[in-house]
Amino acid sequence: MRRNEEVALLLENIAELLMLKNENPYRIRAYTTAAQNIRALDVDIEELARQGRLDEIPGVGKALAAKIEEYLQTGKLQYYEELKREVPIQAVDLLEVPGIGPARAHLLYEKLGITTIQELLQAAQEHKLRDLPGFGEKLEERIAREAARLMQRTKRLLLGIALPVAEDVVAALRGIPAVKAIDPAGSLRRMKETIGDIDILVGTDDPEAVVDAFIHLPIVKEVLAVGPTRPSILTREDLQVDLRVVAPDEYGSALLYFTGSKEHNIALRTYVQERGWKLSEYGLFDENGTRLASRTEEEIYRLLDMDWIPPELRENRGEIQAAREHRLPKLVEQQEIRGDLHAHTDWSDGHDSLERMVQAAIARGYEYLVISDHSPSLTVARGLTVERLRAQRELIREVNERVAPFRILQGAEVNIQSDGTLDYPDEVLAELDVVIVSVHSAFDMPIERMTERVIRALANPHVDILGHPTGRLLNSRLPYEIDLDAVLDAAAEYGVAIEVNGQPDRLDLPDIWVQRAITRGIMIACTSDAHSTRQLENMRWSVATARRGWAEARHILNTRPLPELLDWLATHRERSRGASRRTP
DNA sequence: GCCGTTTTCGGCCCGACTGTTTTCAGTCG
Ligand SMILES: Nc1nc2c(ncn2[C@H]2C[C@H](O)[C@@H](COP(=O)(O)OP(=O)(O)OP(=O)(O)O)O2)c(=O)[nH]1
Ligand SMILES: [Mg+2]
Ligand SMILES: [Mg+2]
Ligand SMILES: [Zn+2]
Repeated sequence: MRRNEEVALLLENIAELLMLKNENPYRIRAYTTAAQNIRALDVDIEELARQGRLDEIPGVGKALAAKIEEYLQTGKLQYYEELKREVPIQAVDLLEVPGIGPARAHLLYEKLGITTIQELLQAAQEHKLRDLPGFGEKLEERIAREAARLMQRTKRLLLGIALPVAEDVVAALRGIPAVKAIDPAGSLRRMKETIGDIDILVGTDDPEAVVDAFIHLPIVKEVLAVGPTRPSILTREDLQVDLRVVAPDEYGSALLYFTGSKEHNIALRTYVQERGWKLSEYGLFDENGTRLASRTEEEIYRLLDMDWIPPELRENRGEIQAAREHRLPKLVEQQEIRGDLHAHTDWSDGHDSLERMVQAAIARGYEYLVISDHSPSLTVARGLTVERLRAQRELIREVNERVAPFRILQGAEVNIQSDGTLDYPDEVLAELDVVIVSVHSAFDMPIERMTERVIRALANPHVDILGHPTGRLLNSRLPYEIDLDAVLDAAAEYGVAIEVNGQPDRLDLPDIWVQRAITRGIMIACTSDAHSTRQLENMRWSVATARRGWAEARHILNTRPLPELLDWLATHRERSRGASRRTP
């Protein structure tokens, strides 16, 4: 699956260039849907190409199959090269400006040669836009405003930042009598790893009261809009929060619409259309326009002979058909998590003492906690020498006596060295209850070497869990170059579990890879990677990511009670396919 | 550009807002 993402990006780039050409929107959508389907595909696109089966991918027909084949074989696509010569690719930035879509972006670079936000702002300030067909004074002013705003802040928010803010707003408004129902919606409700904007839905018979309360919340720094249906504010942390206000009897259909994703909405509405009915944010309607349902999501899905679809699955990745066939997964829930498998203390780079971490874990209702401080080569994190590691074990033994039946397990987050060896000798690894291995150095190496490096680490028979397998840091560091597909194969072979690290800027393994991992029978370890007691709450983001990967409790290692976890730790390497091939 | 036993051509989700509009294109969620 090495090149699936690459092909998806290629098709998305073409779609953007076609937008700039102001091409037929359906043709553009064909490229973007094909790209999304290829990204989520659970088979290797090169394999499909070799077998001449590319057109079996949904959204890929003769024309796209030929283009993909050319690209995979030659590393280039003639059509794309021509487009790039024809259209200034950097002008795609213009499409980011609210108020500018394909038609206006096309006019801007065609008539005025504008290709950057900077140039756009300048042209607007010099009043060069108002004379373009379809433009005018007001639009020019708006574009100047939006362009200036965009030059400051464009990044998407981390889920772990945005959702708590949204929940504060929700909690504050829930106390108002006029508010009959309220939920975070959009990508927040779907628990997507990053969030474009904070969308909240309210059901009420008294919109004025709700809007009034909303714009007077203590977190409000600035009121951006005060309409009765779509008020909007800026918080003190400069986060924009949009409220959407609807009548209570339309709450379900509005929530369904506003939760999305767009792709889920389109697919669902297309299915409804094929039945001769209609679905919108106002409800589900039959062929006579009679409203069949609108109050709850459950009613709407039920009338479509579907099970209710958890928001995390609403990405048009097969959930609609699964709901129809009543084979949706029973997604893992946070209360099913019985312990944390990855946490740090002040013995390395954590902020809190081991005892405090343990008390916090107990307070969360856990049965066990894996203490996994860093290994010696990570000097910036004060990695533990073998002596300190053994001293920590003594402490754990003592504390365990006091906190029984709660159980502290000693683990370590062991650095995978650049040659794939591990940062503690085997006899030390053998003394640990849990060995997590992860890459923390020498990120910049050829994909083949990085892949071999990690697989070599997994081959070590003491290894239990592979930590943050892509190394990405959302909004700041790309994943390192690695053939994750091969790594998953190795993990499956050796019986190694894979972590879904819950740090808000990691969420690593990413959601679509979780699905690929569990399909291979790999166990998932949901972890907080907490560096303080508070960060044990990161478990929430880990579980959310696992849910987006269609994971059930049985796929998650730490839904097991302590005895079963211990049993797994003792036997998983022996039972693995790779065990027979291991040298003694 | 894709798709289909109602269609191999003509659809492709649906609704709302804005402003430049003289009847609606463009954009957005
Ligand atoms: N039916 C329909 N619904 C849409 C469309 N665009 C957006 N929506 C719905 C589904 C989205 O989840 C919801 C909110 O729109 P957003 O643009 O905020 O998208 P979303 O929150 O999913 O992602 P984001 O993280 O904000 O980029 O509105 C559309 O073209 N058609
Ligand atoms: Mg929004
Ligand atoms: Mg949104
Ligand atoms: Zn860690």
